[in-house]
Amino acid sequence: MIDVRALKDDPAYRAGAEAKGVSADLLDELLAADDTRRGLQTEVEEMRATANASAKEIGKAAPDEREAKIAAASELKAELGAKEAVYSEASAKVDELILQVPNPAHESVPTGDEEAFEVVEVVGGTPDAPPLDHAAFGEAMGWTDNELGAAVSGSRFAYLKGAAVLLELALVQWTMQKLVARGFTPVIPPVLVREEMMVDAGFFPTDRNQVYEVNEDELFLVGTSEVPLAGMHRGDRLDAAELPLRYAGFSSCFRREAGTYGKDTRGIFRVHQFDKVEMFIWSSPEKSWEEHEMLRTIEQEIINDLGLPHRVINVASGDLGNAAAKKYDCEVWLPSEGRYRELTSCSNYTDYSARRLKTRAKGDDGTELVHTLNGTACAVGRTLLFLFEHWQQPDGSFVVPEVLRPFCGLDTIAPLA
RNA sequence: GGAGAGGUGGCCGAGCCAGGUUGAAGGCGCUCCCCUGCUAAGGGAGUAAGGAUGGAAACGUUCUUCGUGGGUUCAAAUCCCACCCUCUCCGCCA
Repeated sequence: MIDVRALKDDPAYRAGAEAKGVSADLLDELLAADDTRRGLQTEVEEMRATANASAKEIGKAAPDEREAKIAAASELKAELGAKEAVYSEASAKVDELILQVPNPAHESVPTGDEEAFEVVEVVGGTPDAPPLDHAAFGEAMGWTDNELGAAVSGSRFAYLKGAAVLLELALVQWTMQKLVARGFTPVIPPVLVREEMMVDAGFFPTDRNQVYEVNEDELFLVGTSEVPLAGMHRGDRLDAAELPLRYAGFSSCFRREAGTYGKDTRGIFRVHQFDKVEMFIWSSPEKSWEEHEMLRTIEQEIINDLGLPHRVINVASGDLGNAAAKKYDCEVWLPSEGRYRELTSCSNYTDYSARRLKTRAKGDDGTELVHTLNGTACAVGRTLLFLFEHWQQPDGSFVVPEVLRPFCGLDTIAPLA
């Protein structure tokens, strides 16, 4: 949820919203609606003050005066009820409009649509495709089985088998240890959450069609542990001195991938279920941009340690999504496709999400909303697939990246006979 | 799944059955002041959050909030309904 006051008073804030493609008309309409609402609020509150006062008087009044006073108060109440109806209508209007306004883009974000991104850094080259692409290699090694997945659960489900499972778990354990060393608290959160949590985390109503629902219990499978991590301090008033709070969540993630028919159908690039280590930070407003850079640094370090050539882009305003004020995508070179594909990303939501979550921090300068940030430490399945292409050898064997060896007890894996 | 108890301010805890001077007794904690050679003990004062509004500010006015959302009433922590959560016992279970 945006800050209407800032929208009114801060031209830069408003410009950031417009950079995201919000029409000036919508913003003006919102400001007007908010004005109307506040005016009505004052009126309603004045009437309530009168009503409250007369109710108190009745309590103190002599028995013979009561009848008359109650009658008068009754009349007041009817008037108040009518005014309240008008007010709540005006309120609903504001709510409806405010939800349509995304978090304004930060000034350092390039303005424009998807293509307008800015390349921040390029690391490593753009090697040629190996003999087998990631999907074929996974199958050839007996590591992935999409056919079996489809038979048991449907398309976009896969089995992961053999050494790939050890690699998967090694990736998880390795990233977790790295994050713990950086002050993150490891968390395995619930993956089924209530509707209200989805709403507060900002995924509903916009992304509702991407989410699996367990009807019987009115629970929803999370598409990312960002959701339950955001729930950890919902409604809390934190101590500003203990910020930033950094959490590293590990969970399976579930996505319906509605509307992606025919896209990325090979292998495990885009599947309904995958594991992910996610970073989530509650930061003071003053430090959030530093934290954002730190998230990017960690993501690049992980990618570099795995020997993956990549680039980082500063995502353009029109492609940011609702909540992010700024987002970096780390895109790894996928040789078989001859292009960079997204592996991880990190966003600063500033106070957009915290406003709905009602997470504030109390410090010497009073209480203020915190900033929330999130980033992918390791999207495990997708990471594996990049490794399949980059660490596949001409003889069909697979070399395990150095950093993972202590975690899986493997170094070179021979092809199946 | 069955039976019962309960959710009140930073924390503990009264109030609820008999609705009104209770935004909430009392205690703990915290802040400031006094006393004290230091510490301990003691005395005094203060101490919920969020919103709107006035003010440069200090601060003032007002609304909302006693798990959440509705309802009854001139008036709800207190009565009614629904939901959420916690605890105890029984059953079941990785």
